[in-house]
Amino acid sequence: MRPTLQTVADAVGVSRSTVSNAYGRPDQLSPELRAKILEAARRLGYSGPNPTARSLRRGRAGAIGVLFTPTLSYAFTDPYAVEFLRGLAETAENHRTGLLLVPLGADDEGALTAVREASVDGFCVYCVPGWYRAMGAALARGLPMVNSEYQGDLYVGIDETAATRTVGEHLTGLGHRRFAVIGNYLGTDPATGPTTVPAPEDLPSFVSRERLRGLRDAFAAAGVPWSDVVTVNAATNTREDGAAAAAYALDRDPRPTALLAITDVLALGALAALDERGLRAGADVSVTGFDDVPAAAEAGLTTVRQPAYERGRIAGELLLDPPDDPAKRRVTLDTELMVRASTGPAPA
Amino acid sequence: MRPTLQTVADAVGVSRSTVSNAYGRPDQLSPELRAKILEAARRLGYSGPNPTARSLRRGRAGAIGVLFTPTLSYAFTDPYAVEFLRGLAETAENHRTGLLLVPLGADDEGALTAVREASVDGFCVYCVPGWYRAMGAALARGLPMVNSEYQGDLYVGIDETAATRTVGEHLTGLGHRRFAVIGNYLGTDPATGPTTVPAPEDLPSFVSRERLRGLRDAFAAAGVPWSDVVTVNAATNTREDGAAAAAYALDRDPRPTALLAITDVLALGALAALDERGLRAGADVSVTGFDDVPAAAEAGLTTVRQPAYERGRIAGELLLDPPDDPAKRRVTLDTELMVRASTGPAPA
DNA sequence: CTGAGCTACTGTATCGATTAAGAAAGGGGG
DNA sequence: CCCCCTTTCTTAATCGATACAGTAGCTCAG
Repeated sequence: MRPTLQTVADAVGVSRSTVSNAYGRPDQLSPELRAKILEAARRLGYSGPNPTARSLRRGRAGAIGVLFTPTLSYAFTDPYAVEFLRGLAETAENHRTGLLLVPLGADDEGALTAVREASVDGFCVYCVPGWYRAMGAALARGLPMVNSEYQGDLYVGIDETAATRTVGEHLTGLGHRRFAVIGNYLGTDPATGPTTVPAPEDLPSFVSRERLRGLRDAFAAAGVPWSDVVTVNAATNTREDGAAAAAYALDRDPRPTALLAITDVLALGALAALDERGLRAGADVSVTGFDDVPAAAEAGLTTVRQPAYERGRIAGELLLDPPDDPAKRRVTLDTELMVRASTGPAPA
Repeated sequence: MRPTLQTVADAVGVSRSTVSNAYGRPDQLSPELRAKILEAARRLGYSGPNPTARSLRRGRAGAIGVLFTPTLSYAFTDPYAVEFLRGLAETAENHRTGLLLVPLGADDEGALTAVREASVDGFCVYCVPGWYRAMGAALARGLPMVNSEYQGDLYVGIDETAATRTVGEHLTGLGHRRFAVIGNYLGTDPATGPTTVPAPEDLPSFVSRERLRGLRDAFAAAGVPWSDVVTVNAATNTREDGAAAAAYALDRDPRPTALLAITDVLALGALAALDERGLRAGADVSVTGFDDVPAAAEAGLTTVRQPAYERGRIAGELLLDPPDDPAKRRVTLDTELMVRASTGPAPA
């Protein structure tokens, strides 16, 4: 049997509490006794108080839970997510707090129990669609929770609509009028292909909804009705699906003069699709993304920069050291339109 | 006060055990009573059994601890580490197990307590120097542990020495005789700059030791004694320090004809340093890396491919579902020399 | 009519610690 | 010489659940 506090206490001939104090409150006992206890502990192979028992008694887990969909491993394929995690990890580390990556898995049911079984002091939700039942379960835990979408007490995010509006205005300003939008979580069909989005407001995904609203507003201001805009869904946020979605748009007649992707990863796929057809980005067809991941700059992609690292860092700060002032518990970060070579005047 | 099992039990008028069973063993009570209990729970705002208490009683934490140095956030800047994590996360998720990123922090003392306080069922150690006292603490916990360096019961790694030997042989085969090695954790001084490594065997860092041994062997086979090889330390595994370290080597007279970096990230920095000096990689100076991160292929860097994702995946498998056969608990993965444009014949 | 076997619960010990309150011993001031 | 305070350790309650050994009531074979 593994040794416990009691084992050590018996060996030394003191009470359990004294051994506990030897670890947690060195000032509560004489240095000699403490040394004796630690020595006995080592001899017995006791490696310190059981963390779980300590957590239970103390009422804090010492970790915050990170919620990602669709799968945990996906998080590591998305460069934006990785930057976010880096910021979060930095804050957590400064507060000597762990980060528990919660295994939501692909199915909603499993996610539900995963959220309920997570030993954490708070949740940081990243890109989990609001309709997941797991979100309700997380909320029900009654723990502090930062979500960039659901606007709870703690919040850090950007003005998604305003950000994409600048993208739309940039393109209408360049004379573009025939648009295709490549998105994610559009419609109910999770496949890659053309879909119909009657109105952005109806979309269940927060990010898609807000970003498409910005585009629609910009298009409308230039006299382009939303019904003229081609919308294509990408099943997953990968270059492959981005390329496939772009292909649908590019093969239409008349061909759109601008492809607006909802993320950089999709946009990079769109650039590949252009390449494949011998089309020049920024000349024949303009392409835009969102996020400004490192690869975007290299590819000369026009996109919206949002501060991923900063966002993660602040999310952590809000969870671990929330400001007293309620107003300061809701942070909106600035975004910036990065104009690069992938956009240019609409071809005549 | 937050509701507990007892709260719900009292409200419904049943025993605590029955409420517990309603959650954990639905077959132990009638569906009607179960429904009544769950209903009462919802009414009272009880969100299910406390995960920490459950962990304590059950004796398992439902998470594996991930140990990274120097800091947790660093892990997210290293593309190789991210791929490793992706593999690990995938396995963990399949086993419905969480991943606890342990906040080791920069100082050894803090790392020690972080390791002791982690509520986990096992450890996966990635790139933590063996001399860290935290490693001893992790070992002392007596939990399953996968480490690519310390060769314990569970192990997944590569033959580091053989891998770098192929790099060395590749370069000697191209006629190179003047080498500079850019490494990490060489010598005791953590600064970027030239160091002396009398013999690779003396290095405390496992990876550095093994990789340098391979190089030395290859050089020796071509008649180049280790003492003729320039070694430069990079303080951190970043492009910046890689470039700085390369600068020291390139400014020597006679200039080395080949720069061998111990990681791709350092090698990419070295390429930048070449660029800055108007030197052509593969013509004026050959450069090699290690890992084969995505950026290496783009940069045309000759390097050793090691399967990062696979390594993470297997590490998880070993922890969560260890094979009965002890021989199968030690996995050595294959590596492959990827020859690209950054290496070429030694200039005359 | 008895008792074996089943279902549906209850009672109690236990997981491994922390912590507040209490007690014994020693020291110093009045 | 007595009382109070400090230091050092102990006692006992508690954190929130799970698991196993009952037990009551019911059905049904012999």
